[in-house]
Amino acid sequence: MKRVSPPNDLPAKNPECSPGDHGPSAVELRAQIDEHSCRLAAGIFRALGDPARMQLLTLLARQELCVSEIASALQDSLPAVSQRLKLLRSERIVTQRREGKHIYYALADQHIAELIANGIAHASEHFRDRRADASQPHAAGSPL
Amino acid sequence: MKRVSPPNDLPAKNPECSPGDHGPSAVELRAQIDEHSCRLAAGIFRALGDPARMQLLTLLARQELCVSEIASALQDSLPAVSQRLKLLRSERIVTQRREGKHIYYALADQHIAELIANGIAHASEHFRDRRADASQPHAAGSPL
DNA sequence: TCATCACTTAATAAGTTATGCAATTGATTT
DNA sequence: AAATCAATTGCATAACTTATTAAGTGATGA
Repeated sequence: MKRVSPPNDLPAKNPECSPGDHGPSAVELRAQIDEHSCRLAAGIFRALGDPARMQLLTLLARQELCVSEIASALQDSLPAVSQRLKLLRSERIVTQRREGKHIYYALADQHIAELIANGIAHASEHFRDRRADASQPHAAGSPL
Repeated sequence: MKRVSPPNDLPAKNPECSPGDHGPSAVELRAQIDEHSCRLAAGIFRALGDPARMQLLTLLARQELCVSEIASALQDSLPAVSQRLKLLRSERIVTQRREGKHIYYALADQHIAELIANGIAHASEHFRDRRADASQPHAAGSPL
C-alpha cells in the first residue's frame, strides 16, 4: 500500500464535533479498550467465522471425532478438513490427541463450547426474519 | 488398541477406519448439523473477527456513540469507521439511530453483548497462561 | 438558497485467505 | 523392510477483504 505521508502528518485530524461538546471525550473512551484482548478475541472469532468451520465445530461440540470421520460427515476431502483443523488448532479452539493411526479432535474447553452454542443460538433466533434465502434443504429437529 | 478413554458415551467400536465402520456413521453425524444456522452464526463471527471491529464493539458495549466519537476514540478516519459500522450493521450486530446531524450506534441486543464479552473473557484468560497447553481432558457435557 | 457539518458510498489498489492436487510424514501391519 | 492407511504439508491459482482517496447524501442553519 502506498501511504504517502504528508509533510507533517495529522494522525487524528479532527473534522468533527469539537471535543466535549457532546458525549465522552476520545481520551476517556480510549482508556476503555484493551487492544491486546481485542486482537486475541478477534483471532478466535475469525476462526469461527466460516460456515465450513462452524459445521465442523458443531460436530465436535457433541463428540470427539477423528479427521476421517469429520471428512466423511461433511462430505469433504481429507486435506480440506485437515487445513481447517490446523487453523482452529492455531487459535486453540480444538485439541488433538493421537491414538494409533487416528488423530482425534475435540473442542479445547467449555468456554469455546459456550461461545459456539451462543453463536448458533443467536443465529437461530434471528432465523425467522433473516434475509430471504429460501433454497434450503432443511434438516428437521433442534436448532443446532 | 482400543480407544483408551472414550470422551463421551461413544460406543466402543472397531478401531479400523473404513467408511463408517467405527464411531457414528457419516449419516448419523450429518443429521446433527444445521447448515443454515452454521452459515448465519459464521457470518456473525466473521464480522467479529477483526481487531479494529472488536475495538469498536468494546466501545459500543459500554455506551451508545456517534460515528465521530468512535473515529476520534480509535484514531481512525471517518470513512474507515463508517465502513466497519456498515459491515456490522449488515450482520445485525449494531443498530443505527439518527439524531440531528449525528448518527448514534449501539449494540443490537444483549445476546451480542454477551458474545463479545465472552470472547474477550476467553481471550484474556488465555493471555494469562499462554504456554503450550497439554491435554486438558474435555468433559464434553454437551451444551449444544 | 448556499454553506457546512456529519456521515456514507464508490473506486481501485494492495494484501490476505481459501482451494485442490501432489507429495510427504508418521504409525501400524505383514 | 515394504506396504498401507491416516493425516499433514507445499504450492499455484482463484476469491475475498481491507484501506484510502474522492465524491456524494442528507440535515441544519445563516
